[in-house]
Amino acid sequence: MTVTSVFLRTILERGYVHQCTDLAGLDAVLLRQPTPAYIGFDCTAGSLHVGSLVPILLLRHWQRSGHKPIVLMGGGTSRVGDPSGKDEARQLLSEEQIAANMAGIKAVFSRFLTFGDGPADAVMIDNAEWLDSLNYIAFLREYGRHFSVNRMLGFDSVRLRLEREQPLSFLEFNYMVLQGYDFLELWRREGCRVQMGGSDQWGNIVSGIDLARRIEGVDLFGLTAPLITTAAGAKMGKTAAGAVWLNADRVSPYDYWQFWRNTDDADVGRFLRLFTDVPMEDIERLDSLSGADRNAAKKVLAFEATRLAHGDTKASAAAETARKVFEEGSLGDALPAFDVTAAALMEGVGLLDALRQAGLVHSNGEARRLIRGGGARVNDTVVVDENRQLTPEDLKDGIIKLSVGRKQHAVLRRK
RNA sequence: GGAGGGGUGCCCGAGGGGUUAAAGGGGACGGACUGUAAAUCCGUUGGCUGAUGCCUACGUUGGUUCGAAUCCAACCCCCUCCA
Repeated sequence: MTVTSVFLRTILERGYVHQCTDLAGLDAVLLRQPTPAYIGFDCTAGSLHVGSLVPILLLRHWQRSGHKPIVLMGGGTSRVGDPSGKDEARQLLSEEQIAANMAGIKAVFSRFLTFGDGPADAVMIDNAEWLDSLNYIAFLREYGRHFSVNRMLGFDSVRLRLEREQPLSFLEFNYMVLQGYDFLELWRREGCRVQMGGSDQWGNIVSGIDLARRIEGVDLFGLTAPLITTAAGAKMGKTAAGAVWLNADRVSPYDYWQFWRNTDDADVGRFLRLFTDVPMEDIERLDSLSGADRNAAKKVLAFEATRLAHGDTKASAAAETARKVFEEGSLGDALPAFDVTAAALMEGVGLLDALRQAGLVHSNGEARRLIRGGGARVNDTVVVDENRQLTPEDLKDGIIKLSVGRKQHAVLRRK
């Protein structure tokens, strides 16, 4: 079907849409007036990672199309735990933990959205505001009667657990009810008409729409984005080092750039559409490159994606460091670095220790194995001696380059 | 509450007194090949250690034994059926 609104046109052609409850209806609403939409975010971790990027960018497109984004922090629902897409219940989080996580997550959003009081300015709301004070019996009588257990059992989040004979506690079973109530509450408070989310949120979203129709007689809309996997079939955003976080203190802009630079050939076009603002015509051209030329497209992807998360300056620095390291075989400013005193260097610094300090390996054992396997280098020369000591003689312009494999490099500086 | 089954390394999963730091697979990392890609092949995959070795590890806590992931007891958690 054809849509007219800027928002829907954009996200459809960029591949953000998995399902929508009523595309034509939503299109009509968006054409008529600025509209609020919300996406909920768990407070189960202290930051957000690449896996949350699609929802974040959905809100960003929403705002850029002239509508109001609502970031709903799950301060209340995180105390219950969403069973969607999980085989096991999460560990229950303490209140302090949730508060700390929320603070970390908030910081991320300011890079992607503009907050304020205007009609299209983003706002952040915590659902603990209304969930914490709910009265159990009153809530059950007023809202619980509108939820059909028969129906809830059919939703994937519940059904899959049961089919796989995985445990599902009553606590988790309630998650859907609470999220449904959130939507109703946001409609009442903010006039919020739309909830978006990942495809695993479909059941939760529909619950809210049903509830609002029964209680308020209003038509709300739901829209989900596909779960993004890599061409290799893996979930996006996991690397050896762990999740690819969006804040610079957890994953440096350089590493973030590298993450995107190492995208599978088959994913480049799709990721450019989803994770950058590059115009569609340019993406088509970039996506048509084949063979080694595809690297050019990956550099654009890396730069543009890094720019969104960390800004122009950091993205440029990352790109420049990568160029020096990989194309010139030299060094760049954005490489991780650590200092060693001149005195310590005179005595000799064990390579095992140095690799560990540089964060290139986690233990001496790992460093040993690496050296045995021929994967460690000092100043680009493969090291075979596990007990190699670094001395002032290894210095080149006051630094020593340490490498693990082809891609991981760090710099030891004499202080 | 009753009966039965189960909890193993990052994940899945074998093992049922010593030869088990624990088969196999996945993932991850390293090497070769490349384009910082994919596919393929090879290697590695608990910690400390130059090597012998030591320590930690099979839900938890005790026990039996020269010796336990393996046997026993209690406890915790999960699944199935019954009430």
